[in-house]
Parts: sequence; structure tokens; C-alpha cells
Amino acid sequence: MTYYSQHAKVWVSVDCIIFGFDEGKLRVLIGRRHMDPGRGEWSLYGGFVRSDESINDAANRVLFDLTGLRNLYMRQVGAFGSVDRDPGERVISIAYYALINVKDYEDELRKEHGVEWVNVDEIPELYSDHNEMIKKARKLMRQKISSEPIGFRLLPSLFTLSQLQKLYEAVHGEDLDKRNFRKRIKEMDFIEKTGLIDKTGSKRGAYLYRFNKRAYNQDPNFKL
Amino acid sequence: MTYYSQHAKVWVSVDCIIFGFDEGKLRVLIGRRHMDPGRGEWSLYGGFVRSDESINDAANRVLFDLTGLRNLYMRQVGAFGSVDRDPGERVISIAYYALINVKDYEDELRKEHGVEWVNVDEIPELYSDHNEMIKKARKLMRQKISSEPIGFRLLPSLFTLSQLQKLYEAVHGEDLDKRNFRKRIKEMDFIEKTGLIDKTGSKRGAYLYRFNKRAYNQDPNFKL
DNA sequence: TCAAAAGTGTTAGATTTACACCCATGA
DNA sequence: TCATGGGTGTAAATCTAACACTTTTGA
Repeated sequence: MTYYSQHAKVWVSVDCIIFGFDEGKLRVLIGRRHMDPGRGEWSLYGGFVRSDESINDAANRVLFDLTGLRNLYMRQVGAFGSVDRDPGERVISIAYYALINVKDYEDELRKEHGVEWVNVDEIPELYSDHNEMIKKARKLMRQKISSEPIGFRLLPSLFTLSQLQKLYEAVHGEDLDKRNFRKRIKEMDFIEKTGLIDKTGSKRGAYLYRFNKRAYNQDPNFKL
Repeated sequence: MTYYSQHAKVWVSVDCIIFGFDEGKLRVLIGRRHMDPGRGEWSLYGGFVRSDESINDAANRVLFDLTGLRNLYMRQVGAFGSVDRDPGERVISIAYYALINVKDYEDELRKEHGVEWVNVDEIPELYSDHNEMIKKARKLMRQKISSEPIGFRLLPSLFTLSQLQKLYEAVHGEDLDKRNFRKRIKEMDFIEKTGLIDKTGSKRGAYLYRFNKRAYNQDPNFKL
């Protein structure tokens, strides 16, 4: 009998809070549970951690399984471990949030998994402690997006300044002053204006910008 | 066979980063491991999560076991789950940091457990991923202590402004301007000057202050 | 008497905020 | 022609950072 074997083992799962940004709103992917307990309840997408993969690998696997996308921006939210958090068995779950550009996600695949984009401000009651997970994920994401240029992961590689501003407004839950916002953007040389115009959002058209990661690494000063 | 039982279970432990402040330095409790694998290596103090306790309860139990103290300020750092992080078996560990006033910790009890206060800037190589845990704990604690009045948990209930300043300097790793620091303290009405003088730190003596939690809850504006 | 820590305000500079109008275009 | 979103600068207010001397007292 080893030192370890006198202790109990438990199931460990990962649950993913997948953020997207569409039509000016911050959204999260949720779906109806396909299994008992809690069959039919709204839930985050998750899966069990296998014995031969790290918890990060597990989260990446679950994300890939759901979205078909790899190398998503992903951060751990934390471990959730009330004894009775899962009505079936003792399961400790580690929550992760990820950011995706909704247009990168094939709608067919989304439907196959039966998940939907729901406005983060209109999330129904979810299975287990998933509402709590989302709350903490939002808080962490909000902090992170203000000090690191991760917001671009929620946008197409080319975006207008109005889109970028709306994204930050959605994340922070408050309107921003257009001129002050653009003034700050202009100071960040790694947010580059292209010669391209996007005319889908207005008649006049707006310049498209891009995030230059290389330039950011040269001079990583970000604050929004 | 339930839905759960087709998946593997793993051991889950908690590891505690216990911060203290003494002689102007931020310190952490570490000790030599008493068991294999890794016997004799420097390590954080931890324990396995039992099947009938939440992970928070497990952390509190481990903290109480080591220090004899309850109701410590404690926050989760995150889950660490590389497959081979523990050389013996697959163990996922959830790190917590806690703040204690070193004078509340009986030195006898500390010695019984064979743990020592080590300057956070002089931490030796630790077992497994414990150095990484401390690094992340410091970062989270630094963020937290700037926006919430948790620093008082590292000080006696009566403290001088010089002690408080030294604490913040130790946490942030940089010197602060004495007058600017005191100006900010004066604006926080919940940091109350008592009529008492502490003469242990200087010949002249310094006023002792106390944190008034009730007053803070009335007007929770904290920034340091 | 002097070394050592306690205590105390002002000012320049930097940052942040508030704010309003013209432009280009498609419908 | 007009409704819609795109684009632009300035000034006041606030916040931050820099800075030096006097006080008290035990050794």
C-alpha cells in the first residue's frame, strides 16, 4: 500500500466558458445536457479529465471537440469542488474560459452539438454551479482584456474601431467615449490601420484595422 | 455502469502557500517532505482532498492542521494538473494562498511540523511544481492586496503606518513615498488612528492604527 | 548630542474626462 | 435629401509623483 492509496480518488472534469462576440453582444456557448443527472438542463460544455492528459490538454480537447478549433486563447478560471456540486457523484471541476471569433465556428458543427450563443446578460439557470463559473470567468476575462490584447481573439483579423469599441463596451458593461477611445488606440502602434474599408457597417464605410502581434511584442504597452 | 464510471478517477490534493510578514519581509512557510517520493525536498504543506469535504474545506483543514488557526484569509490560486507533476502518481493539486499574522502562529507548533518561514525572494527549489504555485500565488495576492484591505491579515490588529508601508513595499517589491502613502491612508477613514503609541520600533514612538472592518463595509473604497 | 524613525504640504506634470460638429454615402 | 455611422481636437479637472525639513527620545 503506497502513501497515495490510503486516500480517495475523485472524478475531475473540465467545463468551458466559451466567449464570443456577435451583433454587439458578448455571448457564451451553452447547451442542453444529454445525460443524467440533469438531462435537459442548460449547461456549459465539458468533459472528464483522462488519466493520461494534463488538465490543460483536457480543456483543449474539449474545446476542439466542440468547435473544431485549436490554439484558442484559453485561461483557467479555477477549481470548483463542493461535495454535492454534481448531483450524481463527487466530481471536482476545473473551469476554463476561451475566446473565439464566432465566424470561425462552423454553424453546422455548433448545431450538431446542440449548443447556442447566449447573451452573457441573459443566461438562464444552469446545471450545477455553472452560473458561478461564468460569473468568475467574466470577472477574470474583464480584468485580462484591460491589460492584455486578447480582445482581438473575439474579432475577425480585420475589424473596425467601432467594432472594437463595442466589444470593450460589452465586456465592461458601460459605454465609452468615442474620441477618447480612438485617442488611446492611436497611441498603440501595434493596432494598425489598413487601407481597406468595411462597408457592411455603414454607408460611408470604416477603415479596417489589424492587431500586429509582432509589433506588440516589441513594445507591449496595452491599456483599455 | 453509470455515465461516470467509464471515466478514470484521480487523486486531488491541496497545497497551501502561507504568507507571513516579519522583520520587514514577506515570507512563506515551507518544509522538508516527510514521505516518498521527494522525501527531504523542500515543499509546500498540503494534503489530499477527502471524498466528504469540499476543496475549500480541505484547504481549511490543512491550514488548521499546520497552524492551529481557523478563519484565515484564504483564496484559491488554481488547479495544477500536468500528468507528471507528481513523480509518484497522477495527482491534481489545487493551490491556495493564506495570510497569517506570524505572531498568531505558535512557534512550537511550527517546529513540530518542521516548517520554516522563508523570505519569498529567497525560496529554494521546491518539490514538483510548487515554485510555480508560489509565483502565481504572489501575483494574485499582489493584485488583491491593492484593491482590498487584506493586508491587515498579515499584521497585528494594532500596527504603525511604517509597518503598513513596509508591508506594501515588500509585497510590491518597490519603495513607496512616505508622504504620498500616508496621504492615501488618511483618506481611508476605516484605517483608524488609536491613541496608543508603539515604542518598539523607534525612540520617539509611533501611533498605532487599526483596521475597522465595520467602517470599511460602510464605505469600501480601498486603493494602495 | 546625535542617530534613527515619526511625522507633515505643496507644486508640476501627467492623465483622464467631458464635450460637438462635419463627412461620406446609400436608400 | 436625409438618416446613419465614421471620423476628428481642445480644455478643465483630477490624479500622481517628486520632493525636505522638523520632531522626539533613548543611548
